[in-house]
Amino acid sequence: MTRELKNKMSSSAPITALESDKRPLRKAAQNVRIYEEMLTAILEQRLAPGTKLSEDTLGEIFGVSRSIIRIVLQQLAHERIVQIQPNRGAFVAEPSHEEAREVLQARRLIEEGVVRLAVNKHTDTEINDLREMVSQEQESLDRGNHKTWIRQSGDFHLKLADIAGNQTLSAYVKELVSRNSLIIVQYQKGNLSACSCDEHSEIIDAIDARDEDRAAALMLEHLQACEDQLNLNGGEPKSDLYAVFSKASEN
Amino acid sequence: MTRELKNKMSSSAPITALESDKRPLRKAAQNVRIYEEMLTAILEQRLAPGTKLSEDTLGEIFGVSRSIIRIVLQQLAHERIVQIQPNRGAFVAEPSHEEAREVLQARRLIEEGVVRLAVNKHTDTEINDLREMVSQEQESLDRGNHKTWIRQSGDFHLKLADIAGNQTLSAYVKELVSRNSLIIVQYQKGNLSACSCDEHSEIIDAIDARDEDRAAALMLEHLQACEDQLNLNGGEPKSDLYAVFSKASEN
DNA sequence: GAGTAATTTATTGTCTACATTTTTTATTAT
DNA sequence: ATAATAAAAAATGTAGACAATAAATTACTC
Repeated sequence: MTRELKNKMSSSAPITALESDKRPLRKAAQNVRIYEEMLTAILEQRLAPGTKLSEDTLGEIFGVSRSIIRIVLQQLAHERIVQIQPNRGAFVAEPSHEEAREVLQARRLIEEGVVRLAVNKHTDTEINDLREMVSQEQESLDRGNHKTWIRQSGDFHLKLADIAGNQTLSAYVKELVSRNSLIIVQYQKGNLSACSCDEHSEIIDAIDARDEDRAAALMLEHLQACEDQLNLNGGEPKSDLYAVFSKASEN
Repeated sequence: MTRELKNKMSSSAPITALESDKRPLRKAAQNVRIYEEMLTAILEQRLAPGTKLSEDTLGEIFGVSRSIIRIVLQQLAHERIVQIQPNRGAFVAEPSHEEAREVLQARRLIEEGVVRLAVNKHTDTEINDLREMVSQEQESLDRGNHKTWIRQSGDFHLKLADIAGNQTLSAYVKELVSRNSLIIVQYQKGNLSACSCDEHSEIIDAIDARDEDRAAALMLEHLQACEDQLNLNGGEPKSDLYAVFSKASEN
């Protein structure tokens, strides 16, 4: 188990970065570095929902004591990426159906507002940034680099929130997008067919044309399409054995 | 300083509650108890913005070690009620103008959505609860119990989010309402004249009548009125001495 | 006496040790 | 052999100790 976690955490970002840095790397940055590595690992699905996040193991991996790990886990827990069960430990969150619907509902509400703000505040540079991001999305998709694409797809929405210029709303969008990634892992049905790069492009066009209502409508449509690609009707994704077997006996 | 903090923390909720409980009060609950006491103390303005929150002192007050206090401060920091300055400690947050405007903007966006959801989901019982809350608000106001009223006024909005039935949005509203309290302390201009109990009542009426658009409009109006009662134009509330004196020389 | 440098004091950041709880393993009885 | 119980192991929760940093005080120079 210990070794397994190690592999998953270090697969893309080598932990040796700690020693390789010349400067002692002021301690304050330790927390955020570990936070970001763990978040990335979860969002890129190297750590699946339900995975136990042992404090000792993580401390060993990152070369720090449990105190530090504890703070990071607490942070992730506040963003609902990690669930802490008292006296039992931290686990990668496994959002329920209700939670999934909540997150999508919240996204529609908040991101419609965000896109409206973005329409009225954006600069030409930012439009270019957005287009660049979408083309990179497309690239990942063409290469079949699915996990990278999920992260990039989220980054698009974060950038939009950034353009809107409200840091409070940005923080909420960031949290919701992260949680949405976990939801996709658990509830995505089939292989995502027609993916949403085109939808992102259309949204950019509407923003560029300063057509607020159209941009808002496209965003709602886009998020609805995301929800429609999920299977939020059946029983729990796993572990709800009662539901699984009661269903079997109904046939 | 130590003694001062002690008085402010214990003025309304005696800390002796710890010993008076029969059962050992399972440890897990410690965190949340301390969290709630501190949050209440801040929201009721017994702890003013900018107040230093010393870990040692708080640990002494609540009879726990710094580890526990640290977790609670971390939690409050994540909700932007407390600001942690690395190597300097935790302070009750002092929202800037921009932050204040952000919070109000976010509230308008989110709470408009929340009230629309509430219109479509509410039960008769919940309407009664809301009316009861408003009458208690009025009572506090008549008695000149200003600090209690601020908290109750926030509770009204929390209840609304509760009715809307989306826990994610509820959490955001809770955070925003808390931050708004800090903003009021810092930026309220003059004594609040015609207060918003009536506005709350009107919103309830619209919800009860299931008039979604009217409820939404009233909510926006209400929040705009809140913002209009603030002074968000001048320099920083304090500590921005440059702004203060450059202004003086302009006259 | 005012301003600066050095020293002391206080506070936060991190680690380690111990207590408590949970989980696993071993034992026993049915 | 299976289930229940008891013992052992492992993990989390909390406290306390030490290190690193910031604040305050004192000493010193001009």
